Amino acid sequence: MTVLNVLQNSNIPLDVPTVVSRLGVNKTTVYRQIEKLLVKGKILEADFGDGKKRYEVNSGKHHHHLICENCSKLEDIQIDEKVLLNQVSKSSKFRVLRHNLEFFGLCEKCL
Amino acid sequence: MTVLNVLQNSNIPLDVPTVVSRLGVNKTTVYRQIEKLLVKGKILEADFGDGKKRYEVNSGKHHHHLICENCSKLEDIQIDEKVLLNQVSKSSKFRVLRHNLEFFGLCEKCL
DNA sequence: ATCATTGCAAAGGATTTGCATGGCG
DNA sequence: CGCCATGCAAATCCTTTGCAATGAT
Repeated sequence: MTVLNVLQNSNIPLDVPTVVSRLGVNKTTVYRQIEKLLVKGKILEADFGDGKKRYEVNSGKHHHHLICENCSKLEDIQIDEKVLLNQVSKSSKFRVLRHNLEFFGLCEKCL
Repeated sequence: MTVLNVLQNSNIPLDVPTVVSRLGVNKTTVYRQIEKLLVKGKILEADFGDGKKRYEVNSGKHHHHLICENCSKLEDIQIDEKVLLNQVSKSSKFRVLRHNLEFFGLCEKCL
C-alpha cells in the first residue's frame, strides 16, 4: 500500500492524519510522499477551510466540491469557468494562475 | 482600540496573530472577539489556504480576492456569481448556502 | 560508498480550553 | 453578589524539521 493507493481507494479527499491511520506508516513519511505526489501532479490539494489540507488523486477532470454542512457528504461538480475567468480579466490586470472554489450548503437528504 | 478598529484600518484581511501584535492584547481575547464579530456579521472570514484564517470588515459588498503569489499583493474583485450558482443548481440537488472563492496568480507589477 | 527513504522525537504555529482575576451592573 | 470581559498557561491539532537508522543502487 502506498499513499497514492489510499487516495485512489477513497471517493473523497483525505487529510494527512486519515491517510496515516489507514496506511500505518509514520506521518512524516506521508507528508513527504504527499509533497512528491503534488509536485508530480498525481494528486490535488483541496481546502475546506477547517485548518487542514485534503488530497485526492488528479483525475484530470478539473472539478470543485459541494460540502454538506450537516452530514459532511461530499459531491464533485464540474463547472464551466470561462465566464468566471473572463470577468476577472475584464476587471483586473492580475494574471490568474489558479483558484480555489468550494461550495458549502446542504445535500438533498439534509434539506 | 478594538479588534474591529484594527480590521477597519487595514485594507487587507488580517490573521489573528497580526491583530494581536497590533492591538497588544491577549490572543485569547482576540479570538473571542473575532468569534463575536463573526456571529454579528460585522466581519468576514477569508481563507487563502495557508493554514490560517484572515478577517476583514464586512463592507456589505460581496467580493473575492486576487492574491499575487510573488509579492503577496492583494486585490478585491467583485464577480457576478449568478452564472456560477446557476450551473450548480442545474447539475446538483445541493442547496448552496455559501462558497469560498479565491484567485491566485501574478499582479500587474510582478508579471 | 552513496543517495534516497523511513522513523521518531522535538519544535512550530494557529487555535482552543480551563481556570483565576478584575470590572461593573 | 452575579455576570461578562480579560489574561495566562496549558493543551490540542496539523505540519515541519533535525537527526539517526535503514534500504537500495
